[in-house]
Amino acid sequence: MTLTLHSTDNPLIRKLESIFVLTNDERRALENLPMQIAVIKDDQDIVREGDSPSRSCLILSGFTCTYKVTAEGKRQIVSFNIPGDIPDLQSLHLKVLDNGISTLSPCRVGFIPHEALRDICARYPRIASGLWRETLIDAAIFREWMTSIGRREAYIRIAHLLCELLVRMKAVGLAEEHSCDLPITQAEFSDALGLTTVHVNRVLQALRADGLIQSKGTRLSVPDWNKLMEAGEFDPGYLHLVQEDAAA
Amino acid sequence: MTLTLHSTDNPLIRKLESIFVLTNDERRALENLPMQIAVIKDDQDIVREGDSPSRSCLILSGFTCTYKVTAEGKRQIVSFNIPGDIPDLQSLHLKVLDNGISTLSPCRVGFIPHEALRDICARYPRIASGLWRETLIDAAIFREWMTSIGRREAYIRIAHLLCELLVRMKAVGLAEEHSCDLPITQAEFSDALGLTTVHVNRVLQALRADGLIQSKGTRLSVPDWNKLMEAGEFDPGYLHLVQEDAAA
DNA sequence: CGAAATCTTGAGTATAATCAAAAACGGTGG
DNA sequence: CCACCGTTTTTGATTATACTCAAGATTTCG
Repeated sequence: MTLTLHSTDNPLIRKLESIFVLTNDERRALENLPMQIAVIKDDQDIVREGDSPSRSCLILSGFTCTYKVTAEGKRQIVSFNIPGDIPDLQSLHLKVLDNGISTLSPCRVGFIPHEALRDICARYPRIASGLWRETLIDAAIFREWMTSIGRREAYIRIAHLLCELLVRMKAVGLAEEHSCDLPITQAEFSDALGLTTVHVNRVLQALRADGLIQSKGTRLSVPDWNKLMEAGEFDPGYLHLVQEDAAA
Repeated sequence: MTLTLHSTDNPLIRKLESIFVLTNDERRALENLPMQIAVIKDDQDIVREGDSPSRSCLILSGFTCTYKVTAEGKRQIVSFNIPGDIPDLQSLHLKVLDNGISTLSPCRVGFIPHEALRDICARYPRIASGLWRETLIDAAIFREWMTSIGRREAYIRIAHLLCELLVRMKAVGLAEEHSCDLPITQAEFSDALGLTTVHVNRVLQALRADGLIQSKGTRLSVPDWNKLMEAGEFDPGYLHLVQEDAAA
C-alpha cells in the first residue's frame, strides 16, 4: 500500500518548507513520493546494523532511537528521532548500515524507496540540498552529544539533553510552551548519555529537587526555561533551526 | 593565487575515484575547481565556531582536528582530519559553523569556494553524491566515537582510536603495513577520548606493556595488528571504505 | 487484579579525575 | 655541539564522579 499524505500532514514537506519556499513542481514531486506507511509497535527494530536497506524511513509519529552495540553488549543510543526525521537517510549513499534503529514508542513510519529519493534529488537540486542538509544537522547533533558525553558532567549533560529534546519537539509542533511528552525511559536516557540507569535516576531527582524540571508520567515540564538552559549550558545554535523556535 | 593540482596530487580526486570511475568531464571539472592553497602553521585555527565561511578547506597535507568547547572551557575533539578530508564541508549547507577546526601539525590546505562546489554539484550529480557521502562517513565516525566515549572503557577506547587512525592513514597511503606517523599529543588524544592527559598516559603505557603498540617520537608501530584490533573491539565497517584497505 | 517493566534507594567500589611536581624531549640559538 | 627553554610525558598521592550489585517501591498495562 503506497499512500499519499496531504502536504500539511507530511512532516518532511513541512521541514523543507521551513528552509525554502517550495515551487509547485517541487511540492508536487514531494507529495507524489511513493511511501509505504507502516505502524510499528513499541521496542521493535526498524532496521539493524549490517542491513542494506533499499528504502529510508520517515518518522510520521512516535519516537525512535538510533543505536550501536559494543562487542561487550553495551548499547549507546546516538540519537533520538522524532516525527519529520529520516534516521536512515544515510543508507541512500552508504551501502551497509553501521547502526540499528528501534522504536521507543508505537510509531507510524513511511518507507520511501531509495530509487524515488535518488530520482527526486536528481530532478530537484534544492530538495537534494535540503536532504543533505538534514543529514548534516544530524551530524551536528552527534558532535554536540559527543561533547556532552566526553566533557560535561552528568547533571549538565542531562539538562542539556532535555533542552535539546524540548527545542526539537517545539520545532515540529509537538511541544507546548514549556512541556512535552517524552516516551523515553530512564534506561534509554542512560544509554544515550553514557551513564547508568541508577545515576540518571539520581541526577533526575536532583534536577527535580532544584526545580529545573517536573514530570508526571511521560510528560516533561520545565518551570523555568532559562534556568534549565543555563544548567545545561544549552545553546541551540547547533540545531541549525531556521525559525526562532529555539528562543521560545 | 588559485592553483591547479595534478589529479594524482589531489586527494579529493583520488578519494572520489575510489568510489566510482570518473568520466573525463567529471575529472576535468574537479581538476579545474578553483582552490586557494595555503600553508598553515601548527596549532592555528583554520575556522572558528560561529564563523560563516564562504569556502571549505581540503586538507592536502598535515593533521587537523575538529573541536567544540563547553561553557566551562573544556575542549572536545570530535574528529581528526587527515589529507583528503574536507572537515568543514558542512558549511556548504549550514550557515553557521558549530565547531572550530585547528591544525595539529603544519598543514597545506586548499580552500574551495562554496560557489564552485555548488556549481560542480549541480552539474555533476555523482560528484554531489560523492561529497554528500563523505559527510555521511564523517557522521558514521561520530557515531562510533560516541559509542566509544559513552560505553567503552579507556583501554579499549584508546586501542579503538589507534586502530581507526591507522586504517584511515592506510586508506590514503600515509601508513606502512603496521606503522604510521601521528603528530598527536597525549593532551589532544585525551580531548578526543573524553579522558584526562594523565589517564591517557597511563593507559598508553599499559598498551605498550601489553605489546599492543610501540612508539618512538610521533611514530606509532603496531607489532600485532590482530591483537590491537581485538583489544580495541575494532571493526572497520563504520568507515565505509570501498577497497579492502582495512583488512591489511 | 497481577505480572512485568520502570523507578527508587542503599551500601560499597572502581574507573578515571585532580593536583602537584619531576623527568624527558625537542627545538633554538649561541 | 651543547646549554637552555618550553612543551610533552611521566610519576605519585588523593579524591570524586559515576558504577555495581541488590533489593524494594511504584507504575503500567494486559
